Amino acid sequence: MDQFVKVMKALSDPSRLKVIKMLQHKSMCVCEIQKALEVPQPTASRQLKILEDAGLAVSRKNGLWVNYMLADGADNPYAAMLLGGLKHWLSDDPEIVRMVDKLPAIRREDICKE
Amino acid sequence: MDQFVKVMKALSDPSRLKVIKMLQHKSMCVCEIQKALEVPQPTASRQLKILEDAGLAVSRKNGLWVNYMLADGADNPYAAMLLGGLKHWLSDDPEIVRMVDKLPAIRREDICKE
DNA sequence: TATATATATTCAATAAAACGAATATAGAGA
DNA sequence: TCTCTATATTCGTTTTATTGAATATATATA
Repeated sequence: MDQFVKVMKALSDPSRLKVIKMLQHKSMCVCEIQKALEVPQPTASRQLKILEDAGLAVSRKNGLWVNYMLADGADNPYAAMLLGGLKHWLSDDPEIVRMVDKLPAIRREDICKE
Repeated sequence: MDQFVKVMKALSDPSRLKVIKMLQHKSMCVCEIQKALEVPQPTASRQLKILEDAGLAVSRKNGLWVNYMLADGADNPYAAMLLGGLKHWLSDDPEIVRMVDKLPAIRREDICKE
C-alpha cells in the first residue's frame, strides 16, 4: 500500500506532472528541467527525487550531468500503469501544451556552461 | 489537470483506499464505513466526500441513510482507469485483507438503531 | 410539532508537504 | 590540489491537508 500511495502522491503535483509529460518527449538533465519549469535548481532536483523514489523516473549520471528519463515500470506495477495512462492523458492540457512547445528551445548547451 | 490531480490526491490516503476496496464488495452506508475504519463519524463522512468529489464514488440517499458505491467512471476517465486498476491492486495488502475479512460482520442493522 | 437518528459541516489544532535560501557534494579540468 | 560547474541536501518558514470536538442538517416517526 505504501508503494501505491507514494505513486499517487508523486502524481498529485502539477510541476511533477509537467516533468513526466516532458520526459515523454526526451530525457533531460536537471538544468533543462529547471529551465522549463522556471523554478530554482533545488526545487527541480527535489521534484525529480520524488518521482524517482516513486518509481516513475530513473536517473543516470553522465559526468557532471544527471539525466532523467521515465522508468520502464518493471519494478512497480502501479507506476507502470500510471505511466501508461499518462501517455495519453493531459496531452491537451494548456499548461502541458505550453510547456512542450517550448521544449525544443531548451538545450543544455545553451544553459550549462561547461 | 485539476481533475487528474484531484483523483491522485483522493487515492493518496490509506483510509480512502480501504473504502474503495470495501466498496468493491458491497455498497455501504456511512455508519458501516465508520465502523469498518474505526474512526469517528465525521471523519468517515469527510473521506467519502473527498472520494465523491474526485469522481471515484457516488452516494444515494435512502431515508436517513446515505449509501455509497463506486462510481462507474463515465464522467471521469482518470477515475475510471484507476478504479479499473484497483480491482486487482492491493487485494493482497495485509491491511486490506484484514478489513475485508471483517466486512461480513459489519451490518447496519447491528450498528444503526433506526 | 417534537423527538430521535444518520449524516454533514464548521472551526480550531495538529500534522504533513512545499518552498526559498544557504550550503554541501561530486566530478571535470587546470 | 585548487577551482569551477552541475546536482543534491539541509534548515527554517509557509502553505496545505488532516483530525477531533462540537454543532448543524435532514429525514423518519410519534
